[in-house]
Amino acid sequence: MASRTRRPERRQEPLTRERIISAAVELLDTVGESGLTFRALAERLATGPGAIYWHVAGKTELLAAATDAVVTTTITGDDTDATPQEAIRALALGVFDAFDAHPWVGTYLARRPGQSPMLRVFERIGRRVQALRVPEAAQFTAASALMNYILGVAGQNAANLRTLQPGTDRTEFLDAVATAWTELDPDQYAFTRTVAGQLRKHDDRAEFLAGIDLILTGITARQ
Amino acid sequence: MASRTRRPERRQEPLTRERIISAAVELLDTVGESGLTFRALAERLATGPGAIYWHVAGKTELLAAATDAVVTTTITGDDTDATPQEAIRALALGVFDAFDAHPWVGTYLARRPGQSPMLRVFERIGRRVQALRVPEAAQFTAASALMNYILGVAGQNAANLRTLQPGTDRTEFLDAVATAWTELDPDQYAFTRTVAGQLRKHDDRAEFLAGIDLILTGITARQ
DNA sequence: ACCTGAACACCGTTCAAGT
DNA sequence: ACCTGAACACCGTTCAAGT
Repeated sequence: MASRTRRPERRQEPLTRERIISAAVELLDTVGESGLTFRALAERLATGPGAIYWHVAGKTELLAAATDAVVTTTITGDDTDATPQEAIRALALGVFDAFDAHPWVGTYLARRPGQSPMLRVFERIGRRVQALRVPEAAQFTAASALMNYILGVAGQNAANLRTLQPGTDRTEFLDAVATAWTELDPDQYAFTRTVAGQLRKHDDRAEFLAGIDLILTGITARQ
Repeated sequence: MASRTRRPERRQEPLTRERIISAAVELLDTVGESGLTFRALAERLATGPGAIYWHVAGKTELLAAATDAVVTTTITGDDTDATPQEAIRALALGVFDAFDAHPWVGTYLARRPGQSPMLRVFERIGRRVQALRVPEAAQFTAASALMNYILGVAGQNAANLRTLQPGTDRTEFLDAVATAWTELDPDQYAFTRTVAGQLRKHDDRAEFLAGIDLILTGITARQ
């Protein structure tokens, strides 16, 4: 039957900072960065846009909180049995996959340097670098290079994904690019043409890991 | 004396795509990403916002064109006398410094994967990788790792810079962060505390290069 | 203490009208 | 062909007024 009261049904649960942030993450994941507006968020939370401002200072803080929320759930758990190399690879893949699932995270994480989520990643990498018996004077550089690579490249990859149409077939797309590379000017793009074939069986995740391994080799080869 | 005509003085030179783009780059450099609006751009070009749309499809295309313009001027010139390692380092530093001067470039470059500006960087790196006598099957991965590192980490660095207040003293800032690191929980942040001291004499540019060298070592150590 | 929603000062973009 | 600028449909944010 029809509702018994005149007033439209409104929110039952109280509006909390937590609920706002998780709704923001959902909006970012489903409708993207341009879809996260205070009006859309308010509608989803069955309230007015002004109410959100009582719990969150503004859009910048909202995005920072959403980013922290995602990173925090990513960085939990640490396999202490693994070799340092394996542990670093696992951590790197964790970040990579998190950026894959939430392509907006990279953008905003970069705007919070030295903040707690990045610091936790840094600490974890650093411990593994120590376990690799890297001399103390070289530890900072080694850990920095790894973290910068991880955040930077995973962020690049996420940005690439965002530009692709959601429906595009991966293989088809790579084939098209590879073909385009083959048709480049042989003088200007000699190298690119040579490796065009390798692009067809290209795997972003594997390529990402291969880069990690190159840095790890570089770190250990120094000793 | 006063002007002889009634109509206010307007633009003399014709409005061209080129003038629009270079004005956009100027606005981005001086007032930042939020300062680039069609209204501000129109005022600077002494016209109305609608006029810009006759030459440029929209804001997305405008940003892409501005990005390409900056990258194109960065990538010119190539020292053929240098060793492969030196050439790659020089190229990397060129990108790093360009991102430093135009901190917005990284953001938008990442949104144009496989497009001409990035392809030119890739080609240059690839040629040096070949010069390093990397086996053909490993060339794609080596060049990708280097390019991803360069774009990713330089982009991270630029994003970091953007978050800093323009007036902040570099040394003071690093000192403050280092001190904060020293006060972290010893259990949770054992490694970070250990390297806090090294942060004081930290140099982003040098650290960036050190990462390049680690990858280069990794690439050549494989052979 | 917490919420509401109209109102303000902006945006990007369009388009009829001008030259 | 190219430009003008008012108008449209949005934003983030504020704030007087409510409970």
